[in-house]
Amino acid sequence: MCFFQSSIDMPELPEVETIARQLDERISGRRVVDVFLHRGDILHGEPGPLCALLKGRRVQSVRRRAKRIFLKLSPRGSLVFHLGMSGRLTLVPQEDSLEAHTHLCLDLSGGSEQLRFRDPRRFGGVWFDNGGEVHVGRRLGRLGAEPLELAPAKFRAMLDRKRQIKALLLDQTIIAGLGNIYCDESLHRAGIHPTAVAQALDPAARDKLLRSIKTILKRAIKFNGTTFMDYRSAEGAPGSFQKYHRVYHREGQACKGCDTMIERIKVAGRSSFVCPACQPAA
DNA sequence: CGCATTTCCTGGAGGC
DNA sequence: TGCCTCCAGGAAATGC
Repeated sequence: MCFFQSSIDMPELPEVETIARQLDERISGRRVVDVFLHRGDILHGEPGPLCALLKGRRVQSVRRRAKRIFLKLSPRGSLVFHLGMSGRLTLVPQEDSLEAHTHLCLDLSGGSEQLRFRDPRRFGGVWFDNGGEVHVGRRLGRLGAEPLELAPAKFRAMLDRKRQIKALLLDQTIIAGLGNIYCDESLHRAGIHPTAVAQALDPAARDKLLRSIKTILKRAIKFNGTTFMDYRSAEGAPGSFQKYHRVYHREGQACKGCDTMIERIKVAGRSSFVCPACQPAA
């Protein structure tokens, strides 16, 4: 059993929700006092001198949509963060030493704290929308439905496609927010094999899958997400949902439901963890 | 258009 | 110890 231990806990919906809630609590109402962009190419969208544009604006609220974090600014505009695989968005004392690959820092009023965006692998990024015409920019495309707000009938209709169910659940233009971890956990809970063809699932199986997705996501949010290695909340703390994983990263271990050994297979180009008994292949 | 595959990037881990 | 290679993954880009 040999695992590569790096980057197996990339931020998905529950992790991003945890960060957004903490930041909303802690920085809403505070003003951007200073801006330090250490690496320009992580910034997309509206061009121009970010520092001058951001300084003096107030953070109105912090919200999550899909895996993105939106700092809604006042009087207008938003700063949008995507954490990719290795990204972190943390609020730290200004005097804390700067970690490598920290690309953007915002000094905030009302205390000597700094909001820092760090992303070693740079699969994430930052977008600035100055509040004019909506500027989507590179790598900030159309988003699918929010899984926690999704109605069963709409979800059933979404599955009328020939793709493997896991590939479909990972497609952010269809359903936005799930990544590798919560896909595998949801499919296991629903008793569906990741290679099952979506349109071959009957209505009852589709409904069960949506219920499983919602249950898993809500529970993961409650435990502040999953941390094996990299993920940290805005306060720098790890999540604890990994304790409740039933398949993810448990290759060779016994299924908690039936004692069968969990397998690791490749689906849609991703490592996938499956109980062959609970999730029979089609 | 739909779907599958490739590509980007870095650090950690294993081999020697 | 240290160099070398491989592998992880979100989602855009490319291919069929």
